[in-house]
Amino acid sequence: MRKNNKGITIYDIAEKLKVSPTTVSRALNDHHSISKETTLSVKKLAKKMGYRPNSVASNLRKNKTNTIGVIVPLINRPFIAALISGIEDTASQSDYNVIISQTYDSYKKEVATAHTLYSSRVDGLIVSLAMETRQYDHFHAFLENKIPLISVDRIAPELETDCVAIDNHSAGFKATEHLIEMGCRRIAHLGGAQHRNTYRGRQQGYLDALKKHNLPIDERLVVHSKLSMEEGRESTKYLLGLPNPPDGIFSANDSAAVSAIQYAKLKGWHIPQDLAVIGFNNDPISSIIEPQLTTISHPAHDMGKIAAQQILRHQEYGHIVQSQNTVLKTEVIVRDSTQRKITTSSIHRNSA
Amino acid sequence: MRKNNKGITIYDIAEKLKVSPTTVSRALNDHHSISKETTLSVKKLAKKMGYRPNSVASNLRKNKTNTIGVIVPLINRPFIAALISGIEDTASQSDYNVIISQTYDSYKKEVATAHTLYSSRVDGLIVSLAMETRQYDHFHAFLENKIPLISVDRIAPELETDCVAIDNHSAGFKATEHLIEMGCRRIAHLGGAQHRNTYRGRQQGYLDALKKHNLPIDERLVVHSKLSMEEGRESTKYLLGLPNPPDGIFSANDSAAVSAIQYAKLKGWHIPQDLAVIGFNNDPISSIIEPQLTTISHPAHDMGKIAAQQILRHQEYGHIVQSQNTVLKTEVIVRDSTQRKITTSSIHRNSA
DNA sequence: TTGTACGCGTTATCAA
DNA sequence: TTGATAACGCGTACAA
Repeated sequence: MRKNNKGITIYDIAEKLKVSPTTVSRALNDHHSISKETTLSVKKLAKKMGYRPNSVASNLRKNKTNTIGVIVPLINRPFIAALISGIEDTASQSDYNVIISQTYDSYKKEVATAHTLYSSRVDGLIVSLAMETRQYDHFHAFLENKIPLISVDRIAPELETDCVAIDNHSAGFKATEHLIEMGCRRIAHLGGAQHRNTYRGRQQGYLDALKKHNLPIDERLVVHSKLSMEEGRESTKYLLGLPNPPDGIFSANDSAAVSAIQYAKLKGWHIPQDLAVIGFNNDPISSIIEPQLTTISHPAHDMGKIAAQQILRHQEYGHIVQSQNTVLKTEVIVRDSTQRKITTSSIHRNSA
Repeated sequence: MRKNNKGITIYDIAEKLKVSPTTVSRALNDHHSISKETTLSVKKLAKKMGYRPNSVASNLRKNKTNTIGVIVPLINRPFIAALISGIEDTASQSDYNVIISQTYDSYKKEVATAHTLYSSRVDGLIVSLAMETRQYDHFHAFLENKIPLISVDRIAPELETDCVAIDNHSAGFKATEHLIEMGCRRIAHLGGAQHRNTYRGRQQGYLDALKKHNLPIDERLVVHSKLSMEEGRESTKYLLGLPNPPDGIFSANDSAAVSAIQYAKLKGWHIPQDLAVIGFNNDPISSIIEPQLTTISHPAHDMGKIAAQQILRHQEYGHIVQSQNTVLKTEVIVRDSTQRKITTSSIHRNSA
């Protein structure tokens, strides 16, 4: 019976019940100081009147929003969607909301989004950096005010936060070594921009694996792009057209790897006999392509869960929580695109 | 210089500048009544002091959160991820936040989520219904309080909201008719639960196409499941084991269609000669499988954009806005899995 | 053009 | 066990 019929508040309940709003508030939150009868009657009336708590008011008063902000490059990618799903799982279990936004790899949009989310007073922020981003001032407000900030997957040493990521170097190393074990001696790499940790790590792993096995490093075999399907195809076209083409490709993602297979097959190459291919991420397409793509597992869903848990722990224990970097395990998922019988494939173009 | 160093408020700025908080508030919002000099000096100091507007307070005062709530079954699906991406695009352009939550097709979780989002006072809600959901009381609060509620894709007549969806019947009809045009005479259907409009519509379209072309309806050729890869495989195993197996399959999604192809090939069937297969959704896997899968386009990203736009229009024009149902076009994307003879039909061939 | 005073709905503090 | 009061930070009707 207050001004508008729109929102029933604790005052409305208090009035009808002839108690104070304080009591109503406490009853609704199961505060121990309120008698069972009062609590019960408050809840009963609240339900009857269709009362809906107003989180906005509560958030303001408590200076806490129970909300996690998430900034990612692009939602519509298998890896990112799984990441978000993991975050949402954990968050919703603890009654946290999740606000998402995508940057499309634009620095400008990342800055704007970070500001918006700060204004929204999210209780924590999970970020996977945009490709373009090379400075990190837009996150300072979070750091200064001790709002937990977690970088996932695409991280940066300049941004001093807790991180959840994989060991890209080790993964790239394992991928390359796998090809070597399968008999490849001239291994190409489809890589991404080197200022992002993910692609840089994978490429370094690739190079180090070659070194370890005393294989020559040929710069012509390293191709950088955004690793789209189209670019994967173009890169492969270039590689296979070389006077001395590779006998194996390690691609830093599955899209490019899949299109590499498609192009190579089109041109009559046999996979994996003539060309072994290994991808990265274990996207759904990797197990559909023929031959099925050997790839590196990427625990995106777990990553999301862990990142969210880390934020929740900060909430729970305040800032006693140790800063913490989580490095998740990856593994080579061996499928047909690299499974060549060493005996059959010993027809090498060049012997080192 | 107020109590804590944590939050700088308009009061802090006002104090330093010896103006009233009102003036600061107005200056920051570019209110016309404030002189340019004042506005400038306020903004300058605000920046210098590292002021960050508190949306929570603003939201409470304005009774508006600039937030769209989104409820979907499961984020980590190509179709849903694209939908969310579309919503976020449109929302962020108008400075709206997007809160997402997934139900895992559980009615219970949908109810809880709806309540949470109502408490968060989202300015609008976009829902794709959980599989389990058969009653809709949990959305009443939105309807009663004139909070725009849009159903997308999975909609229900019992829930009287604006809708954005495709014409599932027409799509199912076209898919089936395409198989018939390709010479199939015994067409099976991999369908989903019939109480959800999407799968029901597709199946009805299938049945009506058969009727139109005077093909017999054989109930043994209609298999219901959740259309996972595993179930697609099992269903196909059953179908191909029938004494009189089908020569075409219309699957209500791409996952099941892809696994149908995989299983059939494994058993020595030739696609499309022995068995033509058409899927639904145009997921990435559909253009990777061999032969590439003919499927139905599903404008998920556009759906998201349109749904968000509809909410924004409600915000802008109040409740003058007409209730509105949007039905998006779908088309048959013809690929190799159904190309059993050269067709001169007007259907456009597409391999993207 | 600027300021005063109040309210948004809730919760924390202190007193009873 | 309950209540009165203030406060969270901002926006706005009204007054100056």
